[in-house]
Parts: sequence; C-alpha cells; structure tokens
Amino acid sequence: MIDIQQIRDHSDEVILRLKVRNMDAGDLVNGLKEVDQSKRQLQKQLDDTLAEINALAKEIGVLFKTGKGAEAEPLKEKSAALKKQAKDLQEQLDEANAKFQELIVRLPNLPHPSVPAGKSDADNLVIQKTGKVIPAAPDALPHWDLAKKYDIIDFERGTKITGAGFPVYKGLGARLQRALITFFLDEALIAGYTEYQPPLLVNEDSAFGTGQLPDKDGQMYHVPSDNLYLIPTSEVPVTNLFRDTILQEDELPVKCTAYSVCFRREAGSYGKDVRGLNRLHQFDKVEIVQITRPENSYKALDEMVTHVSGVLKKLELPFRTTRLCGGDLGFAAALTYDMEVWSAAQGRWLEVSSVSNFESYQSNRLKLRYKTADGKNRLAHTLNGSALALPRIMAALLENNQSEEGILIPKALQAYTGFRYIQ
RNA sequence: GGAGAGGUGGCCGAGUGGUCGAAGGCGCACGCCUGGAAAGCGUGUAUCCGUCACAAGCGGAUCAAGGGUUCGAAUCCCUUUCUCUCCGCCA
Repeated sequence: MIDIQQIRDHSDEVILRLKVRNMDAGDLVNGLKEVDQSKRQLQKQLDDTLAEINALAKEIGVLFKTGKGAEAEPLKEKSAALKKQAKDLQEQLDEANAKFQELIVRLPNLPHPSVPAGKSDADNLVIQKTGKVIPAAPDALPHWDLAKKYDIIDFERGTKITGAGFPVYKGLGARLQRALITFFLDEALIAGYTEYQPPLLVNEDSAFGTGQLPDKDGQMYHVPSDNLYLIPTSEVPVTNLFRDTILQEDELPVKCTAYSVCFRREAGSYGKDVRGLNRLHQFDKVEIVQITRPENSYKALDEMVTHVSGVLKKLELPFRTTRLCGGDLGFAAALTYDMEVWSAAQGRWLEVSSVSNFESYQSNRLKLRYKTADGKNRLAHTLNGSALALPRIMAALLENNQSEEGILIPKALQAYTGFRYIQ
C-alpha cells in the first residue's frame, strides 16, 4: 500500500498521478487524510490517558509497599475512571484504524512517470520488437489442432476428469513441458537467482501481503475447510518468505526463482481468448523475484526484462515488449513490461511474461525492510516477472515451428528434450 | 486425529503479580589495549505508533495472537495458533 506519509505531504501529487490509471482518487485521498488526522488525535489522547494510569499504578504500588494501603483507595477510584475513559478511546481508535485500513487498501500504487496514459491493453506502448514475424502458411494449424494431431495434449479428457482449462499433457508434450521448466530454471540460475520450491497453498496473510487480497478475491481458488488459497503465481509464496523481515543491506539484492503450478479461476473469461492453451485454470510457470534497495529497483527491472528477452531469443520466438498503460497496469505495480510472443497460426500476440516493479507498495504491506548502514529501517522494493509462463510458450512453439517434418524443437531446448522433432 | 510439554530480544537463557523492554551469556558494532591480531577491558546493541524537524527528548504499545482478572501481568484465567514428544494414520 501507499505510504501514508506521501499522502500527508503530497496528496495533490498522489491524486494527479492516479489520474494516469483513469482513477479519480480525490475523495478517497481526502477521506484518508481526515481519518488519519482523527486517528492520530485519538492516539495522542489514549497515550496520555494510559500514561496517567501507569503513573497511578506506580504510586499505588509505593503506598502498598510502605504500608499506607488505605491511602491508595482514592487513587484506585481515579484509576478506574481513567480506565473507562481509555477503553472508550481505544474503541474509537480501533474504529478509526479499521476505517483507515479500509480506505488505504483501496488505493492502487502510483504509476511510474513513464507509464503512458490509456484505457486498455490497446493503449500499451510497444517499445521493442525482436525476431521476424513470418506470416504463417495458409494451412498452418492452431496449436489445439496440432496438439491433437501429434497426440501431445488432451483437452477433452482434462475436461472430463476436472473441467475446462485443465489440459493433460502427454508423451512428447509432457516431456517438452518438463524440458521447458528445467531450461527456464537453469537460465535463471545462470542469471544469479536462487531456486525455491514453495508451497502451492498459502494462508490469508500471504494472500494479503502481495496484494491478491482483498483486490483480487475471487480470482483465487479457496479451500474453505482450512482457509487456504491455491497460489495464482509463485510470486505469492516467494515474496511472502520475506514478510515481516528486516534484511541487512548487504543481503540485497535478493534474487529468487521458483517453478510452480499456478491456479486461476479466471471468472468471466470467454471466447477465443480461452481456446486451447491461451488461458487456463492450471498452468506452469517459472517466476523470478527480486528484492532491492529503492535506488536500484529500476535497474533491476531492466535487468529482469533483459533476462526474459534473452530466454525468448534462445527459444527463437518472435516477441515484442510493451510498457503497460495506466489503464492496464496491475493494482500493486508502478511499472510493468509485458512480453508477448507471436503466435503464427492464431495471428496474434500472446502474453508470456509480465515484469513489474512494485516499488514499496508490496513491501509496505509485507513489512519487508532492510537496515541501512546508519541503522535505519527502510522499506525495500520488490519486483517480479514471469520467466516464463509455459502454456503460451508451448502454443507459440507448436504453431511457429510446424512443418511437414513435424514440430521443430529450438536448438537451445534440444539438450533438454532429448528429441529434435515432435512427429 | 488422541495425550502431554512448551512458545521470552539476532541466538541461547533467567524471570510466577509491582520502577521488567525484560538478568546473564553468545553474537554484532565502536573504543581502549597491540607493531598487527587474538585474549582482556569498556560502551552500545529490538520493533511499531504518537509528539516533533521522518533530530534529541518525552509519551504509548509489544515477552506467539486475541480476550479477561487486578490499582498494577512476561508472570494468574479463557480462547486461538504454532512447535516439540508419545500414540494413531499415511505418500
């Protein structure tokens, strides 16, 4: 969440910057300022009252010790009255705090100055195109047909055993999937990331910490009997490893990578967007996460984009990088780059990675700080990115590399698959 | 799932109602000592909130979490949660 100090000192700027998200935050920000004010006032009153109570208790203690217990009686009465007052103030303060919390979690992160204005993904700024987009042959098959032709993904039986959006990978398809995971992890390892294998279910605190709750409630699968959530991305468990943590400055940057299965309910999706592998309820992803000092986070963001680009180049897939516009920017992100690969047979770009800098928005919720050389605790910056999401990579590989001989596995992957063609 | 034991500061570990945010030790930082180092000696060493200049100082909160008893609780009571031991079940 946004640092309240920023709202106290620069509320106009906050409102202005949120306009890039097409959000009119005026009422919210001003309401927040008011609640903050009364909250602090109540805090002061309560603290003063408690201080009086504490002083009385000490006095009474001394009286008892010196055998003047009788003299303590009026003090006791006074204390009782103050206690009642304190309880009252405490209730008011709790109320103010709840209100404050309710309001502040509704404020999304402030967009970075470079975020373009815009309403939807159509307004995202294309900043880089890499690789040649060759028009697909007229008889090119979309990946769902190729999956059937080579018997490598079984959508129907996935639907039978679970439901739509839960494909079954089979034979060379399953092996290609496994190869991709290992390849991605190895690439991250080379880039200096430490590999993690996190739990696939998280508790409420974790879901809140990275911002899935309360903003995206309903997007996650929930297990009510244990009040746990299936992770929509390993960003959630991995970033939460550092919840309530004060790191030493020399531990930064922290660089983590994790492969995990991801679960998303995707309520409300439909049409060609969800055909085949385009949008699934369960999919595999390798994620990269960095925790940095504030002054280094944008350098780290560039580094992560470069890393993902490098992996895509090794896969020989044509891709483009876009900078998300204000309207498409995620709730917690300050700046996001999307990487999209060209899907030849579908003739469209498929998002395979999203790399974001959250600045201190997540770390403020997570209480993720680091101790500077002069002993001060500061909020760290968090970043994450997909490197990469598997299904659409799979889709693009199938569609782009199809020929009469079968589907050619890119050279960099062959060492991992152990085969050159899917035939 | 059943029975029992327990959760104290970065770590270990005292503390069963009164000036305890908490003894002592370790670790760490700085200083003295030394040619340099070790040892030794000394000093310091949690987090959050408020006041305020995001200083100092002062005040408040925090001994797993929440609630209660009391003038006063790390210490007593209740609930929750986690860890450990034994049993059960089990990949």
